[in-house]
Amino acid sequence: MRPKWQRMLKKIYRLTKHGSFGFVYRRGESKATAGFSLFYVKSASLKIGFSISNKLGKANRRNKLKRRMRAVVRELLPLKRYQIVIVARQNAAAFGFAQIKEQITELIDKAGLRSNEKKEA
RNA sequence: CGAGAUGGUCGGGCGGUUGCGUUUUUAACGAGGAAAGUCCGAGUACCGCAAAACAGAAUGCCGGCUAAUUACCGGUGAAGGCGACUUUAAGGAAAGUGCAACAGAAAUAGACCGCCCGUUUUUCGGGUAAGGGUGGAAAGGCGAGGUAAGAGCUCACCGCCUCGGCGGCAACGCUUAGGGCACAUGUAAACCCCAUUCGGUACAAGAUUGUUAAGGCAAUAAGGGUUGUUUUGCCCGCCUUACAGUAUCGCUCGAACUCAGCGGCAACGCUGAGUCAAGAUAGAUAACCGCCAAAUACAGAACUCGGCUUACAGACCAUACUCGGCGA
RNA sequence: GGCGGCAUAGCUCAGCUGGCUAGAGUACUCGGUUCAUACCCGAUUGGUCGUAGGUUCGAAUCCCACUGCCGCUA
Repeated sequence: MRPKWQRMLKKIYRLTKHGSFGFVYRRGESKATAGFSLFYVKSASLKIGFSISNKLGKANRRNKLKRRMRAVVRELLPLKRYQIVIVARQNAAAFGFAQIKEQITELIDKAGLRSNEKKEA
């Protein structure tokens, strides 16, 4: 039996509503690297959203980037209970998986979002 | 052997670890040939598609095919290529209007040079489109006769037009005879004419909860609607807010797909058997490894189909196909 | 998802009822003016008219297909 937090990227753990994105942008704190920006605000439960602009490429390329970002975040679990939005910046389109992993890991650490709790509280 | 022509296929596979979506949850299934562009045509849903006229838009050789089309398939003509073959918005310029710069004498109507005749010494008047020059286009072409010089003025051949015959469902082709060229050049992707077609809005349509509740305005004639305009006719109280949300349904079994047989040159149709194969909603296919000798282009479903257009690494197949070279 | 518009000199725009040399302002460069700079005056340079086909004798202009940018709608 896997612990619950490992299945975290199911639908319920995603940030869905458009308004929520706006809320995080307005109220949250932010950190950034060359490829990504991270917005986060404290919340009752953990929700993660990804944002990739039209300017980064066609649908195919954006989708791939999003999948890779999601894969990276999954490996970094568990995280603290925040609403988090990760935005891909323009030069992120050229990154390989290794670079994405490196930068997002750096961001999460910078913001101090890592959680030590191994079980859902 | 080289260079082509046409038609078609594939668009990585297998295994492993972790992970996501849907459902019938120890399991099964899970992006494309273009899913793209949104250029056409439908299904489907809603709006009272009420009638007529006008406007507007689209299409434009013939036949077939289809749920439907302007698409598609086959043919005819035209253009291009040595050829296999390819391309083709291809009705009407004898209904009318417009435009045709520059050049040229003249652009749809006449005489610059030239030629001929007369007059006469300086040229002027007349005839003439055979020759020169200009132009994209110059009064059917070319040869002979003819003539003062010329001219379809006459004749042969070619072209054009008319009538007839034969073949073809037809577009059209072949051809006898006649007309002698009149309409007199080009442009309709200029206006236009003729023929045919077209109600509007697009699944963010719309339905359900819902013949809901509250408030405001108006009170029998003003106004509004009938989705380009007008006329006639017809209909109607109107507006805001709340439940309400990103809810649920629409949402995937459909003009479906696969295989086989038959009909057809083909598009396509008919019959039989089999299959159910994404349905998300900030939006599911990823990360990594191994093997296949090496390597993966263009690219991600958003209501669904039929076509078109555009992008595309690499690999492969077919043909009584074409041209050239060499050898027997 | 649906619908519309624009693309012309380095920059901002005309020209788009097909034809004359694609033009104006500005910028750049040069010359003049001034003791010198600016203003001002004069001249020069700079365009495959977004790309690629078609119609036409002839296309920036008409038609068609792409590319990029901008806007509207829900």
